[in-house]
Amino acid sequence: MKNADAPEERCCAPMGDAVLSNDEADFLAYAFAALADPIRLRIFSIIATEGEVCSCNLEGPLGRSQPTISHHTSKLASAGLIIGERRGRWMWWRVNEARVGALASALTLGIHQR
Amino acid sequence: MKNADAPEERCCAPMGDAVLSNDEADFLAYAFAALADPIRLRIFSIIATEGEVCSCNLEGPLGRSQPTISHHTSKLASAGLIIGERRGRWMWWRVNEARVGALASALTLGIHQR
DNA sequence: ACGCTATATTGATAGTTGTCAATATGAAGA
DNA sequence: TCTTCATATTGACAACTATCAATATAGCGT
Repeated sequence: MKNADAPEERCCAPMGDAVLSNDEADFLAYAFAALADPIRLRIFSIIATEGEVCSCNLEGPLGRSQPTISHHTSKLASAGLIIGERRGRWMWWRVNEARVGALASALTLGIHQR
Repeated sequence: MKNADAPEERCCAPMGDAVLSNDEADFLAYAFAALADPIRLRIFSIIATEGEVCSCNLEGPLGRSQPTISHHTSKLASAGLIIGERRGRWMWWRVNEARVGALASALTLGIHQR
């Protein structure tokens, strides 16, 4: 099935499909998925405005349990959007400017290319 | 339960939680969720590079069924990232530059504020 | 009106994810 | 070492999502 013969010269050019590789798409999708949750966006926003925030200051304002906050911060971190540093008992988070900037410019430039 | 009394003046400032409203967070999360899928990213990338693409030219290169492509394009469209226009039998898609630009700058500026 | 073709919708299913209670880990102080 | 506190992990469950086959809708040409 599919349409192995569908798009001939029908409406537009055949278009080289070397636009965005599978790996690049997976990589970017993973980062955007980290931003695809309201609670994580608010966490990110708080960290961005405060500069540095420890986890204990996130549970209260966001109204989520401690395990849930931990889950979200680690998801943002594993996507490279924030960076965590343990200082004593506390976990401090800051934004990974470089990574976020790269993501944003990928967006404006149409996703593809670095 | 929760921690109604947890973050006193413990590690950092109490932080006004007027950072990102629930509604704004939902709105932005919805847009990022549209970008949180590899197939949709490749669709977006193709549209961005080609300028205008009709749906029939997406099924082939992406190796997904017609209903699946339709599902993805409508998800991107309902997030405002692409704009569709029916011309005869064909559906033409183009990038919503304004919306994408706004998303990208929200990212670099730390999500919050417009 | 009829058939052909491009796109949309429906229904079903497997996989993923946000959430919390319970529990574990790890760091600091006595 | 024992206790306390901040964070991480586990297990379970409800909600959501990507996918396709089947079917419906809609535009064009004859």
